[in-house]
Amino acid sequence: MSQLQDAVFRALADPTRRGLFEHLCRQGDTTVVGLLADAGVSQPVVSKHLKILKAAGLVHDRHEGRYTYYSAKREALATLVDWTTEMAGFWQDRFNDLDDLLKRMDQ
Amino acid sequence: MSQLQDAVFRALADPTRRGLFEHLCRQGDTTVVGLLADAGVSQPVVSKHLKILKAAGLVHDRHEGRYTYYSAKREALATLVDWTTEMAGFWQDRFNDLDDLLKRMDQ
DNA sequence: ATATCTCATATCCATTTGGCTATGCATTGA
DNA sequence: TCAATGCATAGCCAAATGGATATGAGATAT
Repeated sequence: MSQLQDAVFRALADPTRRGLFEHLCRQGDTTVVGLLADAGVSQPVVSKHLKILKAAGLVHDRHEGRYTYYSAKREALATLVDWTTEMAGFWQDRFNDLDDLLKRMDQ
Repeated sequence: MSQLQDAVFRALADPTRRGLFEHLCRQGDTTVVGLLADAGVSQPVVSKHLKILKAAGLVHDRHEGRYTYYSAKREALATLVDWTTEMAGFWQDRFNDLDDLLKRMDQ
């Protein structure tokens, strides 16, 4: 039960947080206000969720003036991939080079 | 935010439940008592967690006499794969036949 | 300078969650 | 038949969680 793994699973368990992450995966850089409309919760709640996602390594933030742009760190999904791979116990055959795989995920 | 998807993510968020599922993925059919030692919690708690895992479609139970054998339904991981695929936006290329994939997961 | 805007932190609160013990119902063994 | 085993359900409780509002600190615009 790795610490990071636990943080990732826990972070993605909440629908609001998953929604935020999904938004960032689709839309790229977005400010907190930009995420606000879709999220359906108040701004402080969005900030709080983003903090949790960040702690799990799922998002990255970049400060620009008074704005804070958040973006998805899709490489963090490797944690999910790894775990699922291990549980399924068979993907390894197809993905014999996970690092290369992750590089392609960045595109 | 599909209902099943939410149940799966939520079910796997708890370390104890993940532990139970992992055990079942490695060990195959196991009774509740068989899961008890590893779980580190009381029997009723194990039963409760198994119920949640079952509701999420992650495990299956088979009654045999006074025993109840639980087993992992690894196909349920397809929910994770689907979501991650969508977020990562690239696996599709390699997995153009997910059904075939899932069949192989059963082995 | 002052008001406005963006965002984070601080409280606070209701609900959910994850654990426990107690218990009951089958099923099996003596 | 009666005790023991396997398992689920019922309560119970402390802690965690997800939400809201209030507020403050920077940054920008007027």
